[in-house]
Amino acid sequence: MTDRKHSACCSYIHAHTDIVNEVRSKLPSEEVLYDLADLFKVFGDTTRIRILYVLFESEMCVCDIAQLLQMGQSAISHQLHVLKQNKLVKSRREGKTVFYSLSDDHVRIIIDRGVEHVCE
Amino acid sequence: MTDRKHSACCSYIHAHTDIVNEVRSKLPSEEVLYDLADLFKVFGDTTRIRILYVLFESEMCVCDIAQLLQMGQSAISHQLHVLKQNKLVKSRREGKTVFYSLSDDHVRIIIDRGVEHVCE
DNA sequence: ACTTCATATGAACGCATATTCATATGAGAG
DNA sequence: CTCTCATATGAATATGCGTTCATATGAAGT
Repeated sequence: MTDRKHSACCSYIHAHTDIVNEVRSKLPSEEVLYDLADLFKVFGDTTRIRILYVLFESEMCVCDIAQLLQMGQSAISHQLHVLKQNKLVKSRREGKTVFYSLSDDHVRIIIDRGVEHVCE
Repeated sequence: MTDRKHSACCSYIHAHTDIVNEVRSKLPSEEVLYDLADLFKVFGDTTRIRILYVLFESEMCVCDIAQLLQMGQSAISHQLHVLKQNKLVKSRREGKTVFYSLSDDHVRIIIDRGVEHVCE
């Protein structure tokens, strides 16, 4: 148990080998791990969170959101693109304007859990 | 309703003014918003997510985590610091080694919600 | 077709952040 | 006190990402 590669690591393993193997086997796949991190990254930005909060109330077009949040149209459009890519919002075209709305309830649930933690 | 400041925005408001005001009033405070985004930012990194998954199984010391995840001790230590700052993990000293564990159930709940969304 | 308006998109700039390296701290053993 | 080992920390580097600016797309009206 002393023949280790990591020179910068401790010279023994505290956890039993079977526990280490069990933990390794329970780790999600690389793909799920990346998708998970990517999903949470989306929530890790105040602009996107504010957009989602706005959409909690009502579907809305790009420029209305921009005006509500006092931001440029381009910035909002870029962020809506990110949100859509991650299937958190969906869009509906009506003439020249595009209305965005939440794609499902997951969004609200995830954010509410976050609020619970933040507010202790 | 046509006297608008934002030149880059549409020349009218689709949503009724009262809805706009209602949405504005329901937006969380700047502080909560930032704390929320910061919290999700923590989950938005594969290394930190993997650390949390490891701690789902058992409390563990820094070097064990580093070895399990095949990463440097310093990197893990830095990330554990971030996790601790956000009250997602707690630590317990035993001699020279420091054991980390989850600080509460919120962590698992939030991650599980994320998995739900990712796995459709 | 041409103009206008709402939205989308690509490039660029600036800022945040994850990892590494080197080193410091802190605890136990001798 | 000194040495060793586990962990923490600061600086530096590299990579990612959000906003802005300029411009493109696409739809409706004339």
